[in-house]
Amino acid sequence: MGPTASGKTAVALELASRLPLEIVSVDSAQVFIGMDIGTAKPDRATLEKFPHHLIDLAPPEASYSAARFRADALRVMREIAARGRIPLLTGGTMLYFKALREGLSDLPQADAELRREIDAQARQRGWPALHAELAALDPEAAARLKPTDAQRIQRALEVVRLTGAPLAASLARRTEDALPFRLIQFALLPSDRAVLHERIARRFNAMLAAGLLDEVSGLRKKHRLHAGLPSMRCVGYRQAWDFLEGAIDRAALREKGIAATRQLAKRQLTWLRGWPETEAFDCLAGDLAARVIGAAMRALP
RNA sequence: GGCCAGGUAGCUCAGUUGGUAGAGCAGCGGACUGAAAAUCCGCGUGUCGGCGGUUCGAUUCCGCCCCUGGCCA
Repeated sequence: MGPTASGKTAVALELASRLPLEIVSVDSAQVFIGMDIGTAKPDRATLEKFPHHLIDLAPPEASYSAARFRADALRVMREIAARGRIPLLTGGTMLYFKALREGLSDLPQADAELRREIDAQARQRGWPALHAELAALDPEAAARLKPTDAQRIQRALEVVRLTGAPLAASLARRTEDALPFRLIQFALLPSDRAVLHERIARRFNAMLAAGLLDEVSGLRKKHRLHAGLPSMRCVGYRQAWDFLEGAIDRAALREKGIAATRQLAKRQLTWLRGWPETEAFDCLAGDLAARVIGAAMRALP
């Protein structure tokens, strides 16, 4: 686990070349087919040598979810174990790690039709009005949510309407209990945030140089996309979209893309700070891969 | 060298008809159950370029100086 640009992929590849591991991506953006440059997906040659599970699962007009990740991850982890190998989960999507580690409640899955309806109402009346509506249906759920938190208000209304019961009732039901695997958790953390920020800026510029804008305009030609899709809200893709629409200039594209990536790293670090039972490594110090491999060797049977 | 426009938060700038200043962006902290690279919440003291003058009081008015940009020589 680690924030974006902390060097997770390089360490994972080193580990996989020395131990009987198979890499499982834990990344909500790398699941999208054709989104390669902006998600820092490993290149073809690398993927051939070190196959990654759970990348390229969905076209960019589709959506993926934490629940699907949990199911998919458990399936491939069992398959890997059956081959006598060890799954190496690598990524920075902390909700996915959490869903895997702690399980999810028995909630209905997203209902595209209902969400469209709720969105339409929100456009007319505003999210605070829908928050008030939720308060009438489910005061407890509404109390936990800010009237401005569009996404969670929508989800709560969706669950309440689909189940006909308060959200808490559904949350109380857990799907599966114990994870049938022993987790050994490593976190790559920067000792100096400014250095990570510098690295992020360089990497974003490199992505632009590598053709991020071409990638996005190609996707726009090939698929029916819009700015509201999860794929097009990804860091870098959102800003590339705005640039291609003429909403921002090149300097703003660069500035906003870098800023958004930094904000992402910050949110990931917030998760990681309180993450339980984790051994942390300074991702800016030398010999990172060697140190993680050493720790892995000691931890594995 | 002369004229003009500037010098205010990390950056871009607003503002104070004289009562020691605030936006956007950046940065920082936090929340988080099927969109999570998402969604949302909170955090603003800085010799107001320097030195003098006027004034009860100057970042604001005046003088000189320094710096930046433009135009003219």
